[in-house]
Amino acid sequence: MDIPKTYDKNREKDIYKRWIEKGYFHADVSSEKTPYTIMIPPPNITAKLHMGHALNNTIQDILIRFKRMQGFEALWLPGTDHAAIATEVVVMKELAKQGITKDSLGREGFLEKLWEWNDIYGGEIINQLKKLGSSCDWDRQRFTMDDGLSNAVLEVFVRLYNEGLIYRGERLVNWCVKCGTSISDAEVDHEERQSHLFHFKYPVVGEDGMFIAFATSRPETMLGDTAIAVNPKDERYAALVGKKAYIPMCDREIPIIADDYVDPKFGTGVVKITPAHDPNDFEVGLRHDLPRINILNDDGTINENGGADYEGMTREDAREKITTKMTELGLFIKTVEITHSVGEHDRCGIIVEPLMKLQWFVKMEELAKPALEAYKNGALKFNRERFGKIYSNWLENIRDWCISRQLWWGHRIPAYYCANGHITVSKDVPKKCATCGDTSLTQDPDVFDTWFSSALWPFSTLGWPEKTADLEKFYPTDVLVTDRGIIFHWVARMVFMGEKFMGELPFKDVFINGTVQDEHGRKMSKSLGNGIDPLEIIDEFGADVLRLMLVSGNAVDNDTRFFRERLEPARNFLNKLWNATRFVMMNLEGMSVADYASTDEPSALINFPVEDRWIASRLARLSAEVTEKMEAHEIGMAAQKIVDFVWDEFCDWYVEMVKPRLYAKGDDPATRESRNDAQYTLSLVLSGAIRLLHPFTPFITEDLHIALSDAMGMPLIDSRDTTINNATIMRAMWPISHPNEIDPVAEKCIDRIKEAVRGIRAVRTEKQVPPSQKIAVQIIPTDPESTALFTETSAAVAMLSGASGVTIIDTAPQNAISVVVSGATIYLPLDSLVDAEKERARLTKEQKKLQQEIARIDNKLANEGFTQKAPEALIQAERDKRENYTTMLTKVEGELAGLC
RNA sequence: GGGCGCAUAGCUCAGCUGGGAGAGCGCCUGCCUUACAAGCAGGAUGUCGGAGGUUCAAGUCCUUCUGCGCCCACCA
Repeated sequence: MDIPKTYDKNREKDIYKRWIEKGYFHADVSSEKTPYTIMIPPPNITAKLHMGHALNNTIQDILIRFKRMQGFEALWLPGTDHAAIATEVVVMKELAKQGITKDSLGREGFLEKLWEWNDIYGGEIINQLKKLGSSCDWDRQRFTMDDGLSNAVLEVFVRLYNEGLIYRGERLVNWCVKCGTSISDAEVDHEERQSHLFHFKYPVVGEDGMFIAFATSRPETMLGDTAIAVNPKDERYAALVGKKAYIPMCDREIPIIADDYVDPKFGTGVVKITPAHDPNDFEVGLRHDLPRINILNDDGTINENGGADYEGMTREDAREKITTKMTELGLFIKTVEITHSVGEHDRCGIIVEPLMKLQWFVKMEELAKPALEAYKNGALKFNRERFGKIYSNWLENIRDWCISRQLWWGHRIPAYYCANGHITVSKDVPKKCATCGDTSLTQDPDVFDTWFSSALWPFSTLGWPEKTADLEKFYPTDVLVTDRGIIFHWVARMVFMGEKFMGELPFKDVFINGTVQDEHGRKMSKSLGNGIDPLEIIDEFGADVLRLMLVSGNAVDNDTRFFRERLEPARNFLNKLWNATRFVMMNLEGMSVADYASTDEPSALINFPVEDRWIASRLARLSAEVTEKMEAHEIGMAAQKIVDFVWDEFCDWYVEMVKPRLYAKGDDPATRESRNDAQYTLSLVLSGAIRLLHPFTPFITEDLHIALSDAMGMPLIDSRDTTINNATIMRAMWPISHPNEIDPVAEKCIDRIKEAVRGIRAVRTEKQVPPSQKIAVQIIPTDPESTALFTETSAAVAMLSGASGVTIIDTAPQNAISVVVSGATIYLPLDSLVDAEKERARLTKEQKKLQQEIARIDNKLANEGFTQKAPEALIQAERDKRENYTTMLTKVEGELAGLC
């Protein structure tokens, strides 16, 4: 049995295809197994897979594959998000290239284009997820606008409306005058801009020659002023409160009021209040019951409320004209340069206008409470405390949620208006007004905020509001893996919707992954053009390499920098693993497994040679550690431990150690048994490591697992499901750590062997002995145990240290270089290379080092605080070390004396 | 203004509940040793940002300062 010399990354396609055909990703709702569920954060149908997706989905796939192997009924449910405004903007841009506008198509025509877009690009990102190796249950793939999910959206709206948790109200919304839509706070970018602060004054009514001076950065809003406000504690203006100011442009008198909102130290300590066009002023207006005068049209021009002189003008022109007018009236004071931040629509860059609109809102107070409580009482956990703070901070300061968007792409709000102004809310199109029976109803033209539907994702995807078997089995989900950017957009909303409609948290664990940045630590973004396409990387290196790279070398919850050089260690490791497997398979000839238990774990190795017991012990520890790290979602750590084990312990030490046993000629029972034990241990330990690695690099491990299982000639039967065997690693058993395999004695022995080998190698390098020159190594052990150990492993030590042979002696030879290690003194008879002076120097250095170590330990042990308060085990460890060093020091000093 | 993160070897970063500073890359030396040169062996490299404090013991906990970066709110 042999496998190709190098791994072919192009195999990934075929492997994935076979997984799909075999249905390995499918979660069985009628299974007896404990469910484990992850809902994918549905990517927008506008998106191409980017590095953030690659990381996010790699993490999810690692967790789901891990749990699947552990024997859970693992469901990773995939899907896409219609992403209302994001998609509209992209499609509009595409159409603009062909000279087509949204309006020319009309609502129906435009939606047709969007569904076409969804067919093409919605599928694209799914294909990209598949290339990454994502083991999603594609039979359950959902889309936020498919029938089932749309039904859930309407159901939720109607229920909340009927409970009085949804209302329609006039509120200031962020309005984009270009897109003609309201946008959420989160879609507003704040930019520092150079601007002017205009100082004006209004005459005080009835007080001839008296004025009140104020500053504004937006003179055009003066047309909508309905008050002038000062701080109630500000004595300068105390006398004016209750009087009126006069706006000459509008010929309107407005009250001078007192409100804490005003900062007396800023500017003149006077603020003009425009409730219809400023969020703070809106609040002030509510407190003082001020009229709200909307002076703007939806396109940003002045409307009829601005007065005949200004109606139809742009914001900028009106500003100009008003300033001129005020100057003519002698009411202009000065202009000051300021920089202040202005809100821009993140999709088009146009300055956002706060505008009064009739919108649909969700009352948040009642809904937010349990969501906040869940975090406070520990039912909902974040992988980092700081993310939880973001979450709770937002919920604590929550405002009602505006859920209507003036778009066409999305779920249309099921509210119908009759000619008499009544509202009928209904899932099905109503025939007549519920209030007056009027039959000429028009549906609200708006659609829902995209987050309104994705908030339902954890249960709408499982069939809610129907009581489906899926919902019963797979809700709640186990962990949510997402980016920190949508903690409140999405995470918080899923939590309160889950609590509200399922009566249960949608998940207990939230894992926020880091951001993938470019090599300079900048965010990867379209505008910077510094994004790296994961698909290109997959084409060049394979998905396994990309995946391993993404989760190695840094903690996945920290931000990480992507650069191509980081791919190489991952690629090199997989090459190493490939070759190690190739080596093992090349040396399994003649192996008989008949004598061994038919189990997939190395056990009953009691009578095996020490190195076999050692590597089995190390694998047992590794399995326990990796499992623990995976449960704790420290997947970078888990990956690192597997890599280290395979490369360092398995390849660099164990494989080299057993070569003499594999290569041993002869067919006598002892030789054959020794070889067989080595073959058995090699293959089982490697198999275990490959299975531990599978969640990280699914493709290569699948090929290796199948090939190795075949070569071993013993099926690795999954003890939980005897119908499935080594046909796929996906259904192979996750290695379990058996306590009886952990063998501290064997571990200590191999540590000594390693120390001895390193000692010999160091001397060889120092003396520039070429590898081709084999040296006869002689060893004087310090105690009977060491004698037994070095006797048993002499062939292995010889192999590892390039010796022609290793013999145990009892008197020091002449003209040999001596190396003192734990448990032995080693002699290298390099007569011609022995230089007494150099040896003295080397040994003296060694002596000094040991003396320093002993002094350090003595110092520590002399400290009463330490001996009284430190744990006993730690103190004992120090004492043991001291004893070992003392023995070694004696030997070194003996060698020094012998040099004379 | 409020909140948060980062600062550890030349570079990129690990170091969980405090117990003798680590990895990869790069660098130096020697090796194409029949699994792997995408490799093997050996080696050099750090006042763990500064200053205080708690402790028998601090990269790890507390305070503070400095330098980068992020998020939220917002300046009329």
